[in-house]
Amino acid sequence: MTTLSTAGQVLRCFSARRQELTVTEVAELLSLPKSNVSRLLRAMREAGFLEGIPDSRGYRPGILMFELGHSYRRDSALVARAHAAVGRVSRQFGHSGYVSIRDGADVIGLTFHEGSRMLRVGTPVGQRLPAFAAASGRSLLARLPDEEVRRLHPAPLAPPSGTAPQDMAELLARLEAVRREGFAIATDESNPGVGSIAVAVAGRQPGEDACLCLVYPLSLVDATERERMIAALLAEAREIHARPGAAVPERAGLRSAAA
Amino acid sequence: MTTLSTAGQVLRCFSARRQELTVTEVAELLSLPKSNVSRLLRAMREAGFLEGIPDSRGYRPGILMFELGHSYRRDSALVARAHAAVGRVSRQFGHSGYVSIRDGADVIGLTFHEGSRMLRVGTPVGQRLPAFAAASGRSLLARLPDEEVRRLHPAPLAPPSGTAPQDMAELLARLEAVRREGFAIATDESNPGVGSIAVAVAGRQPGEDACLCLVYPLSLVDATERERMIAALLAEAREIHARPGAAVPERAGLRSAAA
DNA sequence: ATGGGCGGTTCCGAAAAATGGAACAACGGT
DNA sequence: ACCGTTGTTCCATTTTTCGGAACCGCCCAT
Repeated sequence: MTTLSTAGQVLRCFSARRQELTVTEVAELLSLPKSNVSRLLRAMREAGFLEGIPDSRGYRPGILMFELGHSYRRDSALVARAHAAVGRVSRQFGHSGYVSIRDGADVIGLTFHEGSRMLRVGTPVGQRLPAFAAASGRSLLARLPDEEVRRLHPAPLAPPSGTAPQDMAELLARLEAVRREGFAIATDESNPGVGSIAVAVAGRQPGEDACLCLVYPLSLVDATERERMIAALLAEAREIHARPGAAVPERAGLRSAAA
Repeated sequence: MTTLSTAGQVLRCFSARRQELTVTEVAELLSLPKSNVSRLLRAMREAGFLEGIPDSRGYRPGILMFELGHSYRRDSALVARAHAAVGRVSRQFGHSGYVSIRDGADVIGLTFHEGSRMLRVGTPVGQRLPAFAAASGRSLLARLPDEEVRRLHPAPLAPPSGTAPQDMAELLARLEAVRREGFAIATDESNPGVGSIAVAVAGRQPGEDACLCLVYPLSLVDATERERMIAALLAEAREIHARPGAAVPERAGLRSAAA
């Protein structure tokens, strides 16, 4: 394994849960000799990938990562339109909404609209979730052929809860339903008490799709409102597909400047 | 130069302006042979640092960077308190405000409160700016001894406008004023039409400070309001210093979860 | 105070990867 | 079809990495 790819592996060890790591932790997570990890982490610190935590042996991602992360835009025209669309639906119902994309077998939140109700679902921006156990993820997986979905899940599924698909057969059945109906829905799957509805929009490349997703506290939403939310999301997605090139008043997390 | 540090250099070539780069561009920016860069960029793509742009030769930062960037927290208790404090001042005056930190001779925005007025300054989150030519930057530089400030600026200053410090002597004079008065102020420096006021708060380590910064359209603010904003920021900073350990209702860009 | 235990670093020869110049291939424009 | 541009591959040389083991230093329990 080359240094660069090992460095990538190291960075993947960090997450919202694991905000800092020590030499030993990394060595165990990656099954590497400590001597290697010791040198590697120092080299990564010197290159700016990591920074040392003051008064501690731990390392955390460096500010370079923070910078790069905040100028990340993927197919920005599509994401911008999706973000605007989700914003309209979010405002209409008062629930949080977001745009996410798929990366392998995971989904990652790209942008977020906070809901206006007191009880609201928080931001998934930058968070990685198994795609199969999320409405957003299934809306995106459904755009792939079954064979590809199988390829992305070599190991048996590890469902985070009883309402998530329990095995590949159930996943494929639910993806088939998504293809038929045009939306995906999840209840109490990856996050307890949270429901979500998602509709995918096609990117310029296959596998480059994005999805509009509405998330809501289950306690606040009945079947009627759910139907209305589904209809609203589907309408927005149809609009995006109908006018693929439509200009959008460049927003979606526009970063301007300050001093 | 080792692969890892070259990779770091490559990533530093990206910015809000330069969202994508090709082999030739990187080779020229870093004065490296194309053969090297070609292999390096591919290796970085395979390791997840970069991704290739569809239908293009260009590369851009990978989604891994996006993820890491969004879980970046530096001395999170301090930043959280600073963010909350800036939020109060921002709401009070209707102008945008943010928290930023110093990295070498630059400042980088960490969190942001959007102003409530129609004309408002946009987010600097993840943006890097020369510290000497920004209120936020000078508020942080002022906490260093002159000698250290000199060391951070080996080359002559490159002032982005006439109101920024034009040379080291002027910079040091203005830093001295910041130390005396407790705040820094900038007018039309790095961003035309924008004024800003900043007050630093001390971190646990020297050089680990953060700053509260209010930014406003110059056309909207007169001397009286400026004084009131300065007073409000100073009061918030005093409060933070007075009770260093005070618990804060963990917010400041808290990321929760969704599906 | 003393001795472990634990986390981290350093050392070393063997093995693998990076380097950079030049030749080569792919592409876009005309 | 041609040219200029851009990116990739090749190769011998130089540099770095690898991983086991020995080593250091800190904290804690006795």
